[in-house]
Amino acid sequence: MPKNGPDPRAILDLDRIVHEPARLAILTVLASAEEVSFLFLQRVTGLSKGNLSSHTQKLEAAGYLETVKAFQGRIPVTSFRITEDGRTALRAYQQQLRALLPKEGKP
Amino acid sequence: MPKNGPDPRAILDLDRIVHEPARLAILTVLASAEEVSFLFLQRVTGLSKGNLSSHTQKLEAAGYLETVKAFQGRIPVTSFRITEDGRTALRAYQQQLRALLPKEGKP
DNA sequence: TGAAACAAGTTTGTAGCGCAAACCTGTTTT
DNA sequence: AAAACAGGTTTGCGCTACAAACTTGTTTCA
Repeated sequence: MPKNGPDPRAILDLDRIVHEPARLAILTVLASAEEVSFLFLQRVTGLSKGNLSSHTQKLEAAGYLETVKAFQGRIPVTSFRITEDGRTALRAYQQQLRALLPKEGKP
Repeated sequence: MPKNGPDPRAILDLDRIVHEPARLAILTVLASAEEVSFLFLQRVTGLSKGNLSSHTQKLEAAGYLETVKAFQGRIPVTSFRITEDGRTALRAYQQQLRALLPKEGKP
């Protein structure tokens, strides 16, 4: 009898915006804090500046985060917040993943 | 107190070969059967022929599966088997994912 | 004061990827 | 014998991730 795991087609439906590791890392960080600065995000993820910039732009275009530009003293500081849509997308993604992972102990 | 979830950097270390949804689907199917034909794999994953062909080639190049070409009657049939390396990679990937997913009920 | 180093981000350039259309080789049907 | 068909592979293309180079503004040092 063939073991039947998760539906392989479901795997193909994963949200590609979230699925990209760099963006998943970003969303994960944003989900656990109200607002996060560009620099902090860069340090904690280890992404290059260019890379981080383009990924946040993509996430913003998707409506998953919003960019907040402000000044601290006179130097400009860019920060990000996850949006409701972003939080929803992240949770949905995590739910899908959970459904795909086998139950923990495969003999 | 800031909630600290999983290490974001760990997310960036995911095995990209396995992480691609099409290939994850393929590996998942292969992991649950000894040998699987091209056609069956196509039907169950819903991938196009070209797409399936290139992904299996990539997986073979990575050493995660092996291709078995045979004949059934006089028509050629291509089948695949997951290798030990492939199984190991798949399991490792699943382990990483588990570590990244929050514990199930976030308030 | 002015030049030189520095900081925060953004834009540009490039290699690589995923995808399906077109193609190839052989088989079955009419 | 020609035409349709099946199983796969190769080709071509638009998109993506990534870092190097650039931009704009600030601080340091001579």
